[in-house]
Amino acid sequence: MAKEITPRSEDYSQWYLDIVKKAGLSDNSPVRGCMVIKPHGFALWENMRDQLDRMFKDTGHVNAYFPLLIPKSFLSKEAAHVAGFAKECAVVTHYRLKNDPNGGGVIVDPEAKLEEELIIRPTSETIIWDTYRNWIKSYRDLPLLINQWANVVRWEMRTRPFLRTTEFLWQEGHTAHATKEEAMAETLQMLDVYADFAEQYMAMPVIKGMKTPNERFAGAEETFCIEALMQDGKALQAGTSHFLGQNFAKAFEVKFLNNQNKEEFVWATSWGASTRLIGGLIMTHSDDDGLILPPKLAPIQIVIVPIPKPTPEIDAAALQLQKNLRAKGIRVKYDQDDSKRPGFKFAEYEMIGVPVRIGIGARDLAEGKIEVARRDTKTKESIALADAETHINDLLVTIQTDMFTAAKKFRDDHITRVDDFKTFEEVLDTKTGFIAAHWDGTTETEEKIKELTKATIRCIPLDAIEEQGVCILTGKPSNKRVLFARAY
RNA sequence: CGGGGCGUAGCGCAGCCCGGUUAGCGCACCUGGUUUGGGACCAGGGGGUCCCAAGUUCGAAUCUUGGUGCCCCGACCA
Repeated sequence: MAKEITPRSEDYSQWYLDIVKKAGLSDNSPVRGCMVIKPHGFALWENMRDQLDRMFKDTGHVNAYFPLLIPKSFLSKEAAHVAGFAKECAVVTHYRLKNDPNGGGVIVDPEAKLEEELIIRPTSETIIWDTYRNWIKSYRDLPLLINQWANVVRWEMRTRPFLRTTEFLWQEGHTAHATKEEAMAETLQMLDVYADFAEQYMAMPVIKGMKTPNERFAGAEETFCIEALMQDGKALQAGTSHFLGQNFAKAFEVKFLNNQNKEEFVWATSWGASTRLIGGLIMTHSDDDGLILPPKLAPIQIVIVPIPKPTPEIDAAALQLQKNLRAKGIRVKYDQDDSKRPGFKFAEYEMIGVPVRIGIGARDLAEGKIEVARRDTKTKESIALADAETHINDLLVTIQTDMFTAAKKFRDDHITRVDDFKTFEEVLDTKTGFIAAHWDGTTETEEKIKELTKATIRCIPLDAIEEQGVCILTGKPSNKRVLFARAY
């Protein structure tokens, strides 16, 4: 581990790349900007995915699956949507290869050109709404509450593991409603689901807000988001929920008969969260010694390390403890590898972020004791083996809470109210974090501030209070503060 | 697409400026031994088209030219 690189150092970016690699989360792919998610990283994603999935089902949604390939013409049916995504689409033009007649390898068979090119989905609104046209005829078919777990491809210029990759895994919910009010309620409900997930499971505090028109999803009438703050003071958009109005229904002619026998266009929402959340998790909690994972999501919650190496007595105690903890639904690993010494294992499990380590040694065991070490605080204590089950159970809850509290304190300490442009620039460069400031509401001003400072309006917080003020750039009147930050 | 940097063992790197034994170091790997409460130690061993091509030279990892691949920073974005 590169000790010289700290989460708050100039080289935060290098630290991040380092930790992703050393904690065994991902590996480079031979294809530009794509990533291999290694077993530990994927186990983490599965835990996140499973929990989100439960929360979606608890709010009445079901899963389905739609095609990876989308006819090019579908994309252009909604004007704003195509404008937003056209420049980052991977396109399939042919369906066959053949041996190169000039020797060597294989070439694209020019005879096998597709009549209509297909794009690899960058998001699925178009193909799903094209399908919904056939599924929705009557108000009795509504609401239609569907989620899809899938991979998408966006040909971004610059990539970074988890935070921005060419291909990424995500879920995208696509719902159809009879009324505007119901669709808006759904949009906000899913925003709450994301916020709850981030805070209660990832221990990552977030701010719920609305995007400015400039930052809206391509094709949405209103975009809501949760914004988190990373340890280097940059913001991360961690999930979005869009109110799509009737835009897609009109583009794909999805109409239904209401109970008055009148034809109407349906109202839509879409919402998504991706493997980017893994990046957010890393950058919210980890330290110089590696990853720190919240107990609720950690693939391994408890590791038991025999000290200095397994013996029949230690094995017996450890396996019994493992069994008891597993019976309580705790994910436990007893590391019986006798080719590695304890110090090596300690460092290794700290690197991959296991929340609690239990050390069982012959000396301690003779006194009926074990050593319990916390990853988040790096503290150790000796407890009676007999109390282990209850203690560990409580400890996992404590760690989960403490991690959230610590992250929230950092976040709250990095929200600064600023009333003039000079201070705005200073805070951005020195203290970093979110800046709550007045803005005149125009896209021109937003763009100008971005150009001058690289800071963008992350969101207009839903809980922003009415307050008279003047825009930090133009001095024009404003009635609430918005949150600015430099962002990933 | 601009601006930097780097291609030498599985990984991380030194050597290059100033050409010259058999190309070296750390980690990892294999063998044997001693160890074992915070990343063990000793001894031995295996592993290389020095990114590719052409050129200069008695001689090129090293110099020249041309390719090529990757990484970082910026513009784009979840």
